[in-house]
Amino acid sequence: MNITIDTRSRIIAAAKPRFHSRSYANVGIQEICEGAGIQKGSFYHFFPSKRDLVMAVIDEFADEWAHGFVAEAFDPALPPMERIDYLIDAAYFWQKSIKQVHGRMLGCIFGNLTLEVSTQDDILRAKLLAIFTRAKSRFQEALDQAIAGGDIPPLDSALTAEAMLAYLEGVILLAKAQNDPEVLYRLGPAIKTLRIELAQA
Amino acid sequence: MNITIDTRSRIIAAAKPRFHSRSYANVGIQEICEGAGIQKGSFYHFFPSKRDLVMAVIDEFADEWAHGFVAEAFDPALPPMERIDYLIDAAYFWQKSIKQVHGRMLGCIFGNLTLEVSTQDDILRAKLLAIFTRAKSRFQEALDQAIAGGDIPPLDSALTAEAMLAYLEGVILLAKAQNDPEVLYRLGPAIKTLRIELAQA
DNA sequence: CTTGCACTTAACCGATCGGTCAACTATATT
DNA sequence: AATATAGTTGACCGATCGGTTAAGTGCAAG
Repeated sequence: MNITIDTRSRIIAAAKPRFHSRSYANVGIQEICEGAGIQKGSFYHFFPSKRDLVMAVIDEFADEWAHGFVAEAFDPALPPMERIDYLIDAAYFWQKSIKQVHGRMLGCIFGNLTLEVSTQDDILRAKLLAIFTRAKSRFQEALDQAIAGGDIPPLDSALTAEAMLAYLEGVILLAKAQNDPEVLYRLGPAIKTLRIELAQA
Repeated sequence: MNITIDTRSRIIAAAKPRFHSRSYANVGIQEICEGAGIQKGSFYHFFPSKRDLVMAVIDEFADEWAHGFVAEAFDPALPPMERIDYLIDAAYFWQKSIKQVHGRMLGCIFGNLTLEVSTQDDILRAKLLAIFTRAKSRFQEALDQAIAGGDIPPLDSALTAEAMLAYLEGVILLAKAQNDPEVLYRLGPAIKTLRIELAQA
């Protein structure tokens, strides 16, 4: 059973850093196959198309985040607003370590792919949107608990959570434009100043 | 003199909507030549490379913005903080009208290109960064004047301006992920809640 | 009337694109 | 031992990629 799984995961492992550091269109199947040490026919045994591969890559990144930084940051044991600080910190250190190794700020693969493909492929767009929707829920939970605990004044947690997610993506975008993770360090903490009030009844 | 200029600007005119609505890698020279009704050799008479074309396209978009919405929004006659409202409004209506015509939220071409190419081409990255830097200055001027006029409490106008720009780009990204300009309408106004305090002396 | 230059045409370059295919190997089942 | 099936190989597909080139065309200056 393991050979099969191994090949498939080697394909994904070869694809992940390439899609992250370049772009969807700029990475070819052939290069991925070379990276994985397999032949093209073998690739298409496991993935019906390039799009299916990138979907699997998206899932892998999402799992990696969900079980790594995000799980740590949104730890229920932490005070709610500190979770948001933690997430910003984690994003900063992650991007910084990538730059140290790779020499480049690679940014957020979900944001990267969203801007590249979402006008051309609604299935990919839906997949990426689902990732963002889940991320937003994490912010919203933290905000709701912060409000319930009296840590912050009441606000529209759904919209504010979405605004915070947008801000995070935007900060990563600007950091990538400057190839400098320190942008995240300077701008990130201001995420907690974002507020969208509850609409009047 | 006009034939030459006409051909060059027809190339740019054919390229602009294509780069905006798809991506840099996904639009080929051949397609642009067909769109402009010329031959490939003619293209390379005016542009040494595809990259030079996209630089010209970036300039065109930048000029269009600078002399259009941005000039209106950052009108010195407007109260400083209202300029920011105006810009958000303008971005919203622009994206909305694009979607009505094109059926898609295309987002910000500067953001799109930044995430696609900035790890692969430092010259393009520098060009895009210069656009962002100019945009940040507009925000900062408005903030400085708002502070001077007592409209808002003092803050770090350089960092807050950058944060606002990041937020705008992030909101457009999320709107594109949802293919829905209304996201801009809902989240946009919260840009004014962003604050980064002055560092202690 | 000629020379020169800006511009255009259309064929062409090697490389790569995403994807297919038939033949082959290895393993597990009967 | 025979069969079925999962996985693999490597050649191949037509299309397109960014870019080049040689041969023209048309106009303007001398």
